[in-house]
Amino acid sequence: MDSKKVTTLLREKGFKVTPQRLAIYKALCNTTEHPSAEMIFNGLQSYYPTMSLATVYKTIDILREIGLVQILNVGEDSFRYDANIEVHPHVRCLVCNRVDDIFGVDASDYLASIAEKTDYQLSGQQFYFYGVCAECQAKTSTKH
Amino acid sequence: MDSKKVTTLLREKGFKVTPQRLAIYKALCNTTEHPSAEMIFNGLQSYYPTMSLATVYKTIDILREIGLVQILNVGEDSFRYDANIEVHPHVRCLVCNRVDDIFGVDASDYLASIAEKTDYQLSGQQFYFYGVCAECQAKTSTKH
DNA sequence: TTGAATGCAAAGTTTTTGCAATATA
DNA sequence: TATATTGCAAAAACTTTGCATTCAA
Repeated sequence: MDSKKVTTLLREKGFKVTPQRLAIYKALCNTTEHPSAEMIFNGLQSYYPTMSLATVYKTIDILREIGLVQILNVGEDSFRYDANIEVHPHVRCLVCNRVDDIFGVDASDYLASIAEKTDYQLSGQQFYFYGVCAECQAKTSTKH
Repeated sequence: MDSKKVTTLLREKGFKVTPQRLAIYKALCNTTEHPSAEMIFNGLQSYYPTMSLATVYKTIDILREIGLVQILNVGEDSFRYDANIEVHPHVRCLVCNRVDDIFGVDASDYLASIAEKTDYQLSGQQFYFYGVCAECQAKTSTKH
């Protein structure tokens, strides 16, 4: 279903369907760790030994353009990518740098107040939270 | 008052007070445009012709460390900096790339829901909005 | 078959680092 | 005076670009 969607969309928008593009999109769909370009590249190394980082970047740009991927800036030097294009907040662990999704919180009241307060014509948003993930809390609390 | 604060804080934390550091902090205090390192550097060029970009970066890192500056990632290739350390959302114009503050919107209900929904120990947040600023809306609407 | 995509290498950006000269305390 | 800071230049990290080869349609 995912690969059907990306195949159709690429063709519709005039892009060719290549194994690299499918692999990069599939990699993004099969993870919730919001990988950077390098993380995607490393993950595909063993299956696509000739794939280049340049292809990863070019592909992500196309996937973003056709609306299949969103780009995150979680306060790091590099970008991260998310195949879940639904608007939702992200949270980064300041200890291990993992990035997680936060789902199921209704922001409509808050958004309405924001829209009222600004004279911008709003079209998008990104909410980032920072803290310590459950695993790192556990590790820290057992140290003494 | 601002320069008294930064002077005191630098000394307290064991940093030396230099003209460059004061100038960079003052530049950040006197603007709401959330400049990047390069924008700060360019703005100070005429008054401090020998100042280097490296000094801007090093100084910002110290100002962040002592809690006088916050760092923004508005989805651009570079970071932007804000001497207003109060937690508040930012909005970037997708046409002219200006970055503005949004003040006066209470987020406590929304934040409470988020804190409930995640197992992270939260310590910070950044909210970014995207859209078209009033000026760019005006320019666009007069074109035909 | 033909134009687009890949992958390499080189270049472009932004940020960091090393170090001799300089300035703060 | 002693040490931290500056500013230059070089390096590092991330991303983009150019181009010959390869591949999808």
